Amino acid sequence: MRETTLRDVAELAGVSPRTVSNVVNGYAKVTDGTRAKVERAIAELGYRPNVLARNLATGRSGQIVVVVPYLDTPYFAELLQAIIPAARKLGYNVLIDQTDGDRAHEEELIGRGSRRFLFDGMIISPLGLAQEDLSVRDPDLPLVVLGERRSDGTFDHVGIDDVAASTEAVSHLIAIGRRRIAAIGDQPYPTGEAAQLRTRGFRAAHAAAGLPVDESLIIGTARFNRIDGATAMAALLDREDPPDAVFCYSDLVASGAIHTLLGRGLRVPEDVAIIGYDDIEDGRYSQPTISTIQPDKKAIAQLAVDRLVMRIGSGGPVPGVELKVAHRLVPRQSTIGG
Amino acid sequence: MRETTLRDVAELAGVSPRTVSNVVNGYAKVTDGTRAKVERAIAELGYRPNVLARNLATGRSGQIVVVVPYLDTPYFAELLQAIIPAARKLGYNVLIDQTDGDRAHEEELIGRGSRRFLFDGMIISPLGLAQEDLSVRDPDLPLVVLGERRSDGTFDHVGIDDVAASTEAVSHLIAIGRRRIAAIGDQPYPTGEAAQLRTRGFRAAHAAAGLPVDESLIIGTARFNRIDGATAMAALLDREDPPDAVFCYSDLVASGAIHTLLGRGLRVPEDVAIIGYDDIEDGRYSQPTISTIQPDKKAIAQLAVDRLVMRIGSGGPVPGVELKVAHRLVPRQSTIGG
DNA sequence: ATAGTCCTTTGCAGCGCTGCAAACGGAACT
DNA sequence: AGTTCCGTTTGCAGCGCTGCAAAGGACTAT
Repeated sequence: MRETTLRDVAELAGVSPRTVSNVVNGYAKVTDGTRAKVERAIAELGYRPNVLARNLATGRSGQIVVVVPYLDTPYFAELLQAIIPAARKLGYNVLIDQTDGDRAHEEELIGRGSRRFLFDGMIISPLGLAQEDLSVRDPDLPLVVLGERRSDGTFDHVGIDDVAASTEAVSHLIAIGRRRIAAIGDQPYPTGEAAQLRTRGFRAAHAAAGLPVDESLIIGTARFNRIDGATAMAALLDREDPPDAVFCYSDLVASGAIHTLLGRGLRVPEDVAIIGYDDIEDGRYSQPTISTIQPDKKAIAQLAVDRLVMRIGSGGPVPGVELKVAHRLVPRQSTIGG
Repeated sequence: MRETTLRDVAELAGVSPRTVSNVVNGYAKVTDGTRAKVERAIAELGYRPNVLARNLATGRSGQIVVVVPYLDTPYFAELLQAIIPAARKLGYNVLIDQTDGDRAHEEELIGRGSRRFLFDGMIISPLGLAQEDLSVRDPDLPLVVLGERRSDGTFDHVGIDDVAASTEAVSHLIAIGRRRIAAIGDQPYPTGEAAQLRTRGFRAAHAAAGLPVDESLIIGTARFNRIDGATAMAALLDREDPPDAVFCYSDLVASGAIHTLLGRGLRVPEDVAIIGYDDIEDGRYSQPTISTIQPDKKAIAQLAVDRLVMRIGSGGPVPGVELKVAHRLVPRQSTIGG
């Protein structure tokens, strides 16, 4: 049986299809009488508007896409959890894409591919993509970038102040008396900008305390995963002068590092203090609980969606802005014990 | 500037729009000559097909929706991680929806709402929805259900054998010498079917070993979260006869339970052995690592997508089937120490 | 040379909706 | 009674593509 259409409803209600459309969309001035007639007909026929047709007619899809490197990384999962309802509230469906941090995949998404028609705008947390790459994108694509990539003025950027946050994290380690502090998670230019900002904070904290930085204690990792943290920590422990504290560039890295430490019979924080970044739920339950930098994820999500929807609505190009949301240091057992 | 259309390409290539369509879709017999001409024109104009228009014309959206209760629950995040590429490979985009376990929300999604046009089929992991509710759904919606809800014959169901898996988990606890075994995560009918199957396995393992079941050791929880596990474990420890092992209905519950145990200075597994369910990544890195039931998530994802796409393609109703995928017991430190 | 065959290409109509601007009808005013 | 005005309702065209079936062209068989 055929799906009922606007025309069917119009016929039953004795009005024009256009009027039915007006009622359905809550548009314009429709008298109570006609509205009632139409609504009765809609109910009787069980009519539901065909979104596909509407999309074609309006040229908009009512969808936004959120692109993250990995869906099963708790930080991104938690962020998405916040983005979806925020977008829904503004009438947008959320498409999700994961790129596995693959640069080509990210490029394809922001480029002018055929999928472009499926979404009205994009929120992306780039990983493989370097600053330059962002310019190859479809210039008509409303874009909001999360994380650490600076805006080039054509898109918005939402994130926390990574340098300040990292400085706080390391200063905290210094404050509790640690002097040989390592950093796990550094990454080279061009794609590792998030990492570089954190390394900068690492240095800044040392400078502020008048401490020298032992460059050999800055450990690079391919990613921010548990396994990277575990491996890097093992390498640090195999040295003859292991650190007494580690600033990990994500909570997952911290989790991996702790795993290695405890596995070797060392105590956290007594032997080595650990601080992470992101405040994922795991960190609040792991043993010990993980001190961390807590970004305001709800605010990031809300701000990103608001800005994106604004861009979509504006029609033309909108100057890009840098939006910083709040963060705070959350000391837990992995630094202060207890 | 207007987006270039099929017609523009046709004009430039000197063929009919229909032929361009054929080339774009890889359809039919198109001679190499015309194909070349058309492809040159496409490249020159930077043409990309308008998916919205195609959707309207074909009446299909090329999207499937995956509905999970919580996106930030690692189990679901890991499952989605597997579903997205599987669907993409078959030409489908994945829409994601989270319901917060809200029954009304789940009902709305499977009902005949207007969003129906946005997807060709649905994979749902129901939580609030009881068996009966599944019948209120849009009968034309191709549906695959994950988890524990049995098929009523109109949709497919993909999952592991929960009773068998739970039996194995508890038998493992018995095999390592535990006799006072608790269960955390039971839930009442009608929505707690997953939980009930696990409770059934709990009983079956006791029966097989000739052990009595202490009913007071079966603890109900509202959800399968860390906080539920932590709270329930605390209650168990406050009794005068605490258990020497706990079967947790999810790894998150296990994580919470361990958190409580260690917080009270108890040792895992020496004082209390813990086994979880789901094999989320956390469990492989927590301290101690968590013994668990490992469902073959890749297989679940692949099977679910394959069946769904088959259903979508079939046009008519397809008899529902029960599909069981493999699982295995993975003993780790939380039961066998080390 | 002519008819028949087969395969490529085409034209038409329409998917169901909305943008636009015109038509309509009633109320208010002269 | 006639005109103007204003707000509701309507008609038309078209978003860009595909399904269908027929047209066209090349080639083979008689």
